[in-house]
Amino acid sequence: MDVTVVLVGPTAAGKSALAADLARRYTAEDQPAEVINADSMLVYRGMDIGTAKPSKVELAEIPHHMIDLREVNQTTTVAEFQQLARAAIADCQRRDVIPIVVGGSALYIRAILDDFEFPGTDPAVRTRLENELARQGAKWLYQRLSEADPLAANRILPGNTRRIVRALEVIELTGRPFTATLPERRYRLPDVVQIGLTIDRAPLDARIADRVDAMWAAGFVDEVRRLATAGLRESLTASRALGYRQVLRFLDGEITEAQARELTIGATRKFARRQDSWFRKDARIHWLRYDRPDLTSAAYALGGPRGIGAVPDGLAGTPAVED
RNA sequence: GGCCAGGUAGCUCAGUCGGUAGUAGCGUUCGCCUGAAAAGUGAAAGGUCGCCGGUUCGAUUCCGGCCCUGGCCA
Repeated sequence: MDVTVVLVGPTAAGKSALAADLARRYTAEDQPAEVINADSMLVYRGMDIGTAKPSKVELAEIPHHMIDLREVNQTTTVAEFQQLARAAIADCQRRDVIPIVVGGSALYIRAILDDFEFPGTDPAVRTRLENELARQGAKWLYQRLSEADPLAANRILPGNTRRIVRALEVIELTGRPFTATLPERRYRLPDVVQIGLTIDRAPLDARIADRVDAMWAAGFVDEVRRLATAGLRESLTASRALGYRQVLRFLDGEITEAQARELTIGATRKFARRQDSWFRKDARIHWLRYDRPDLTSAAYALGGPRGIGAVPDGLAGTPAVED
């Protein structure tokens, strides 16, 4: 059996807990399963409290992949992640283990599941473009993109410097236009079942606030302080993680600790809305309410032996669209 | 009780020398997204301008009274 189960949904909806329960359920049915993390920040060692990383106990009980692979001062990219995660899935399947992919970033999920190809990158080119951006300004760089690839320029807004730089980089490296078009939503593997958790805004916001409070109580600030000495501040990726960025600002004396906590809650809520709006578009996802009592069974029924992707009677949820 | 400063968007505030107000920040809602994605970005909605009267063609703006908030003095 080589089904790939994928759990998606906004942060704090309970994906990790469901993944663990599901893995236990499979194991109980004599079908080993392992969890493959698809969250960008869980790959960094030491980022535990702020990322709500599964506990040591849980990691010992259920094998997890794609966790604690890098130091915080290293930069990991989607492309690398894609490669490693796909390898992990293949490895599971070779061993007749069901991979349960869990993640909150739709780009990462799609990069793993769909025919997503990243055209490559070159630090030297990137640096040069960024210098040009700094020297000549966004308008100038956007003008260059308009000339090199009008179609891409049309789809990228003049103020979105990050994407302008990337587009020019791709054009320069490949010699072809940067078609800012995402590939179709088509799985590259057979038997993929995507399950999404739906949760209304009000309870989600409450859960986020509770989680952030719990993080603080668990010593989050100390964790960030520790990581700061390991180069967190200088990292391009890890330093931007929700909560970490805000606590760094507190440690730098820019804001108070209370403000850092409030800003973390706000940024996390905003992130959850972004996650929603992306996942919502994917018609392949089977939605389940986060709080249904038979959540694990429902998920198991979707991905289990009864039939790949078969929606159990009366178990279907509704997409994450309110009102 | 007296004096002073305020009451304008869900919150914090601008502004209107009288012509039904702001590209405001935050929040909300809805979008976009190809090697930083827990990142980066766009747009929209939203106000009987504290209440009641007066002056005026016309009041959120001027005048009077009242209510509320904060501060100072008794």
